Amino acid sequence: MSTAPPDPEGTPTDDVARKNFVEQAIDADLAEGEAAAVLTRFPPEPNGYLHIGHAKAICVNFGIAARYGGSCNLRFDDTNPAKESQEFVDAIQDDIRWLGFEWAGAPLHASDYFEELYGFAVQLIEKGLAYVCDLSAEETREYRGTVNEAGRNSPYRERSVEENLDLFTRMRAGEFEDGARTLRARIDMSSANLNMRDPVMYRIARAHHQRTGDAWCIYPMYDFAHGQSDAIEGITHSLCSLEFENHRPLYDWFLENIDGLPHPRQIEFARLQLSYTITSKRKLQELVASGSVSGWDDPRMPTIRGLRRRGYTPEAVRAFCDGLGLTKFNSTHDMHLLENALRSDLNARALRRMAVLRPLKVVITNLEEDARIERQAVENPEDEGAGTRPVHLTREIYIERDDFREDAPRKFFRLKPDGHVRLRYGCVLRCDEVVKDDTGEIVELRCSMVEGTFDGQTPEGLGKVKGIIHWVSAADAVDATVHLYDHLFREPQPLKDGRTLEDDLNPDSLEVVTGAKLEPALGDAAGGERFQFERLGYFVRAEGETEPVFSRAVTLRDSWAKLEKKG
RNA sequence: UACCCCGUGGUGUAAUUGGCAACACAUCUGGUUUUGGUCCAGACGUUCCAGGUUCGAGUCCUGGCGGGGUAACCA
Repeated sequence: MSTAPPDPEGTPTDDVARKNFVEQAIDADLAEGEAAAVLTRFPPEPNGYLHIGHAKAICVNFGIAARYGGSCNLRFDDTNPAKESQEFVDAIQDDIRWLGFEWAGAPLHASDYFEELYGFAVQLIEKGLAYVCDLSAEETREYRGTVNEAGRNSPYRERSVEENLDLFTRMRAGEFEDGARTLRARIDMSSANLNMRDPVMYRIARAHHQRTGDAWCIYPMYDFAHGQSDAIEGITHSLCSLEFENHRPLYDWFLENIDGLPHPRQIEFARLQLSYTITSKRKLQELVASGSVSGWDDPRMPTIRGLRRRGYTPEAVRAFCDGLGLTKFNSTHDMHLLENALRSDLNARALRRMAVLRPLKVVITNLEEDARIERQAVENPEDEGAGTRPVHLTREIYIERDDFREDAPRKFFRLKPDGHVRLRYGCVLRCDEVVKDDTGEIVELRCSMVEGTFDGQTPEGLGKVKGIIHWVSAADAVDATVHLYDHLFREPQPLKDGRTLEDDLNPDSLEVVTGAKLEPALGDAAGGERFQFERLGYFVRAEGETEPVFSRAVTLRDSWAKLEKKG
């Protein structure tokens, strides 16, 4: 759909061949014969729902594999059963498929390799490269030292291979309390890289694992599981985020010291940061727990499920991710990019409809009581094949309250007392009278239809009518509830400089509008169906509601709002 | 303070690996338009700083400065 036209000049400006630093590295590996086919992996921990940041990682891993004719595994990094669950395993697969990606073969799990991993650990013990340590968690931390200060060797560091083997066997057998002992790599307690100061490989934890049940009471740490899992699967390039940079020496150390394993290359890239939102799992969890949002799938959440309910298309999310670029620079992308990706996708595909959010009744006084003037409205001006639909102009219609002003500012091209405006697909209206109630609130406009103004015609002497507004026939209107969503946070960089959720949450991120008037064609829209409400934005019909409920996915660009803001 | 990584318009990415700094978004200005949408055209930079190598440096070297990451038996 968004295929770029071929460059007519044939100039070397093609953006097709432009490669990011990861692809350049892969090219080099391929050229040197370091790797044959490219195999990547997406390794989520099943302890939460996927968000827009994961979408980038998914597009990177699946995208690069596809570009090299390779494939991408889905592997759950399920080494911490206390925090993980099957619920997330299922949800993650669902979200990846929704995005439009399919992994190679069955979904894989680090837990599939627990037995093999255990064997690797035994091998390292036999080589004198791992030992059982009796230090408590707190002591381990103390012994590790700090960034400025070298660590100290554990008093258990010099245990014999036999003793270590015996102890490790008994750890597995469940002879010791949780946390009583660990298996640690024997590397260098004075390393400048804290990750190399005899990192823990296994801890004792009696937690029920969603796949292995109670078969194990010791679980491998990320560092000991991840690289070896990559190697077992024959991953060629293990792409991860920047915070694992300091782990790469350890990743490499395990692979070098375990016999017979291929050596995948870990390459780190910057994770996605988006303005006006957050992608910290913990903070998102907080939003859900505090009731600031209705759940992980609240349409304001940056989760895949949230975006989905918000009305985002997978195509838009992918287009957004593909436009990000891939670097090691810690940057924050503009939320506009995500929104524009959706606008551009839906502009091309969404059918247009008229809907009035805050209705103001207009009586067209020179129209008969039972008049029904049929007009053909264009379904989508970007897609001629979409055709037209009928709309009916009647004596009573609704227009948007915002489209009338008693004291209209300069450049306000809409309706004002004694002013003219064109009804979309209809005639020009003249505002003759403003009807108010006792409190002074405008309850009705009495207007007259100007003869000879259908089909864009303007009779002599009327002058150019610049304003065009949408409307809905009162006789045909379908009532609806509309959810107007805005950014969840009011700050471009939420939670910066110690600010809290309460400080930065946008109090107006959701406005529920009842009594909106929809054109009848919208009444039987299916759940999940998306439309452009003309002049308002893109909306999606909510699922699982019997009465019509629509959610605003994103507004249209609004140059009038911008103008007015400037004053 | 130790180690690792990163500094190119407002934001984010390019620059054929040493040869006229390009693209997208944002912003502003115009044009088209029965959506103040879409579309089209134009405007907006001494590549963090200082030295050095070179005919030539965003790119290489040295030294600063600035930002991020790292001290879970989390991933």
